[in-house]
Amino acid sequence: MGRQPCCDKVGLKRGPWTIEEDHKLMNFILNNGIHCWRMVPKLAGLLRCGKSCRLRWINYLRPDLKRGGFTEVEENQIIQLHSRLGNRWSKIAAHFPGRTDNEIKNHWNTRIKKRLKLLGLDPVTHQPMNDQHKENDTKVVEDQDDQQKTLETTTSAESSVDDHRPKVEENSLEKAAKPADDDDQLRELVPETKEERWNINGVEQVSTEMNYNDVLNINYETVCQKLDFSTWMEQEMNNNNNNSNNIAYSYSSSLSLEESNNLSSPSLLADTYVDDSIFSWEGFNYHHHLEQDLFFFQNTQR
DNA sequence: AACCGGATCAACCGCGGGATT
DNA sequence: GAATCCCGCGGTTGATCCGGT
Repeated sequence: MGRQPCCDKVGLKRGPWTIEEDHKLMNFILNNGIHCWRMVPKLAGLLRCGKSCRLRWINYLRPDLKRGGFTEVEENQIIQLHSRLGNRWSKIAAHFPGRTDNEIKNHWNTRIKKRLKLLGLDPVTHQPMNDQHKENDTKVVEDQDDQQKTLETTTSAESSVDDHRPKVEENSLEKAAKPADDDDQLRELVPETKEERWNINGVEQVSTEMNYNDVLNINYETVCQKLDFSTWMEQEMNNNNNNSNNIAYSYSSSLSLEESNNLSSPSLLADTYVDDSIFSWEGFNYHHHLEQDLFFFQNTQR
């Protein structure tokens, strides 16, 4: 009964990924797609568990990842979504193409939480804290950092103590504790408008909702800016006995041999890569060798 | 220069839910 | 229906970075 046993973890590598491992995983996924994470490490020749590979791909190697810090608009949007969804990071991340749940979660815990506290807002309920509760809630959050416990503290205090805190609307607490069940419900809450306005602590907040194409266009710019082809090519030339033709061909099987022979200099190659006809998000294809090389380069830049 | 503490973030862990046998 | 697996999620950890002393 049941299925085949899961992979045992004996002899599997852990810890930070090497560039070689990244390249192996990326090459495998871009060429074969993902059918079963459990099989990926075996087929890709990696001494990792499938879970680790999945995480690495989703949080780091995925080609459509948006790099860089969060903008204020994004932060405000995260706050807004968190007030409605709670700590459902994957649901929140779904509204930010190119951002991962891990990234958003980290950003929330390290920055936004503090920002809200500075504004006198409870990061859990998103409601203003008076002095007494600011002290209590902060202590609970700092000591336990546990949303459920904080919620219990807050609600029990509310029922047992006649505090001076502004009365919290039943719905908002309920929303924090029991977020919307699915995206459909959320869509009802978040209008499909380009610009959205809401209110935090009496201050109007404005968020501009980007569509997926906008994000891809930004990614295009970012990738172009990040890719320092000349530097990379110089390094590669040193590593490969100064044979640029071989490099151009080996790292871009999507270019014909004739094309790569015409790329006489690193800068010319860079220009050719960035040219719309070759490097375009519109034509992005997981099985396209050029992109897999580009994104490998991109990630090795960090 | 060395040390320290806080901030950041990649990676891991454990769990729950749905799928599979 | 039970047992087991796989995947995805959220919480947590630990390595690294960085600024202050």
